[in-house]
Amino acid sequence: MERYEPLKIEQKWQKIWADTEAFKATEEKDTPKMFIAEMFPYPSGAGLHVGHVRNFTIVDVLARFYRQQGVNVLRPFGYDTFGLPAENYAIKTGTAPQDVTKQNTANFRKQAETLGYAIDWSREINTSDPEYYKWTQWCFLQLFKKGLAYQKESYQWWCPVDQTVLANEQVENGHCWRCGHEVEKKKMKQWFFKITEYADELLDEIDNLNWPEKIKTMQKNWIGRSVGAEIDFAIASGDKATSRKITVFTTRPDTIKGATFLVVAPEYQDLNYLISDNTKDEVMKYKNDALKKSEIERQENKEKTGVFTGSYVINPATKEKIPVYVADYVLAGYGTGAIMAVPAYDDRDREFAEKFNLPIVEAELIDRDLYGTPKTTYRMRDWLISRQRYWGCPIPIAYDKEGNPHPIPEDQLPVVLPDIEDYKPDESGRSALAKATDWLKVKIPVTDEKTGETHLEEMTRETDTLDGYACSSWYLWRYASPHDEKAAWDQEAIKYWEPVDIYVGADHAVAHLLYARFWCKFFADEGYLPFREPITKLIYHGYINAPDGKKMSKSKGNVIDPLDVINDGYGADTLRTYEMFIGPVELDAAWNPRSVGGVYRFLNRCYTLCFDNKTETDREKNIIIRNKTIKKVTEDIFHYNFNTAVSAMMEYVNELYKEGAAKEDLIALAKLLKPFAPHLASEMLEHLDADDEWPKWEDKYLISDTAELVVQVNGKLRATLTIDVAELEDEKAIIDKALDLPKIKKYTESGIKKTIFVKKAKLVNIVV
RNA sequence: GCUCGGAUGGCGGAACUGGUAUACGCGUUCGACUUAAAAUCGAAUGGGGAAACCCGUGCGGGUUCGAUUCCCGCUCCGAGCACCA
Repeated sequence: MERYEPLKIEQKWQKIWADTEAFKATEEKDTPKMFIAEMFPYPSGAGLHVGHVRNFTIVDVLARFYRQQGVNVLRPFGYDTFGLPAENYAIKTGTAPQDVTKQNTANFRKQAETLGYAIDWSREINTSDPEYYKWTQWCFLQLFKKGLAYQKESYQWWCPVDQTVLANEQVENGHCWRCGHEVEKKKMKQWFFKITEYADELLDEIDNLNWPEKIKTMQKNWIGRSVGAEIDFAIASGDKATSRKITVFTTRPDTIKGATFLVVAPEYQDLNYLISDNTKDEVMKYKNDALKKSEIERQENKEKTGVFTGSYVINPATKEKIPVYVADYVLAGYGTGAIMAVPAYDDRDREFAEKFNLPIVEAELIDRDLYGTPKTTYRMRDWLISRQRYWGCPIPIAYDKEGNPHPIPEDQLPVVLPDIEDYKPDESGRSALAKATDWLKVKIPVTDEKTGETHLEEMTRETDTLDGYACSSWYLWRYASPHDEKAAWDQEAIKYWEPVDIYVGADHAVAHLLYARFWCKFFADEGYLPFREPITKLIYHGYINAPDGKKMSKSKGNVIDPLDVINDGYGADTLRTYEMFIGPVELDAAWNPRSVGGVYRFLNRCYTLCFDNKTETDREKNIIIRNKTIKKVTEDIFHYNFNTAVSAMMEYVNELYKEGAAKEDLIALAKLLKPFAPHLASEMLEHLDADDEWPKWEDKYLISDTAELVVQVNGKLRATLTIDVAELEDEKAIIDKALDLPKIKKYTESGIKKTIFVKKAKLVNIVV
């Protein structure tokens, strides 16, 4: 008898698939298509982990499932390679990030092939490849042209000793993580994408998405639309209003009569105007202290603080003179950075009023529109995209002598990231690109407004690079025509393949998934995309934790390496099937080495049934269980219930093991198994001389002649009764038969109140 | 604090629009094969009880002939957001 040797079988089929380019996808106008993809990975040096395997296998099961049904499936693969980890590694080791990336992507591909994924490898893409980021830059320029990529002064963490911007995470208790000096908040010019332009559509379209509710809610909260009003409060001189004013945003303009003071944020732009000689020192001290505090510190200390500015304003509803305070519980980045405080209706304002002995007035509510102009604000801010880092996509911009930004002409793209020796950011506060002196100089054509003549002007390149989320905002469209040299994406290919039908991932609930939606709407408006939502169905799967239920981490030493599982002899098919069997797709699951063995035993039984089947049979009963199994597995995969699909196959195999299997039974088994365990299933189908076309069930084979009737007394199971299916048509006869059972008779001695017969459930309930 | 999920045997989990709770897998126990072990195969397995039967889906109520499922009120766990006016 032959033994199941997974590694031998898997190598054989992987070679066949590679040699025949078995999963290459081409547009076929008359065939239905399905585009299925995972969130492409960052290829770290550690290679695939079990979380990747879960992610990729979900995609693969679906891709193979639809392929077996004759659907034209696109299942591409790519790598999100720009980013901090590669740069930090480069700084530490002196190895170029380009080289590290090359090694890691090659390793990832090799490992993905070891798992037998049905990938169209001709469509491999990589965000740090100039052929790719050329088009990321093109996308940037389209946004720039429409004013949706813009520069803005905004407050950043700044270390005066190192003269560099720091990320929030690089500031420890108000001090620079490098030199220990106190940091300041400093206004700096940064690049932004104007995602707020699409806030309404991004929010309103969420309800129509076939996405998990959890993700939809998170996006709604993130965008955070507030409908309210802006109201002007005139600054008072003596008891008279002046022409200067403070504009506040409120969602409760109807409470304005209860507004007994105003509060502005420490960063409020007109703060200088509000202070007087005797409050100046105190206010400036408060402001500087607030700027030094990290966001975390501000939030930790919920005790209200603030100082009186020295100014008063006139409440337009009551005409009363009310004081203006500065306090850090008001945020500069939201609304107008100023609020009217209504302590009678707002808990935070009440807390402040109580601490500073300000009046709390239970005033009447008035018409919302009386004193303000309607205004909608969003919690979502514009997307800050500039990074002072080397290993990212260069921003295709150059500056003239006055510091005005000019786009790099599209025919000069890509702006190639130059090779440099030292990747470290330095005290200039600019990325290491600032040191590439030759690269920095560029000649840009400029048209003279008066003469209309064009001349070349020497300019200096932007040294910031793009946030990696920019690279991943459009990659799904690149898959449609990954090697197109004329456009970011080919219109015909896009029209056929996109949008993505099923997208699978476990991260980036808000950022990536919101940015991709934003770009989609923008490029649809520009006429480059024939749809406004990039992802039709989203599967957001759970994490795989260590056997102890904790997160896997190197430091805890509890990491399961998927390649070890394969090489220990279980093979890729067991690993894949186990990760689908591990639990409901959306839930976290703990790795259980013993359960891996259970799945291996199942596949082993499949193999034995097929290759050592001595008890060939044509039992009538098998037709029913075969049809039932086909139906169950098919419907489960349609509903992404992979765990119960595997259970159903296990039940089927257990039955065949007991009762014997006909060839038809085995062919059906192999076909159903193929999405999960493609190597073994291919081996079985070859042996059985069958194709892999997805099997169909017939409803007429789902019904047997006899049925088990459930007999309840007061809703409790008391007996079962085997009856002929035809008997279900005669309610009276069924009930009589049930009442006649000796087990039931003893309950009915004191009389029967009523009887209930449920045909669909094959159930009789006797109420006594 | 707010929002969204969860809670079912020793464990992971099944259960269609209310209808036999615990499918499937793990573990455990017993048996077969073997000199022995592993592997494999078979049987049993929610708790209590000799049995009849009773109790069982986080807790307390409710609706119903019948509730893991629907309604009301809690507890605990997880995730996200967090002074957004």
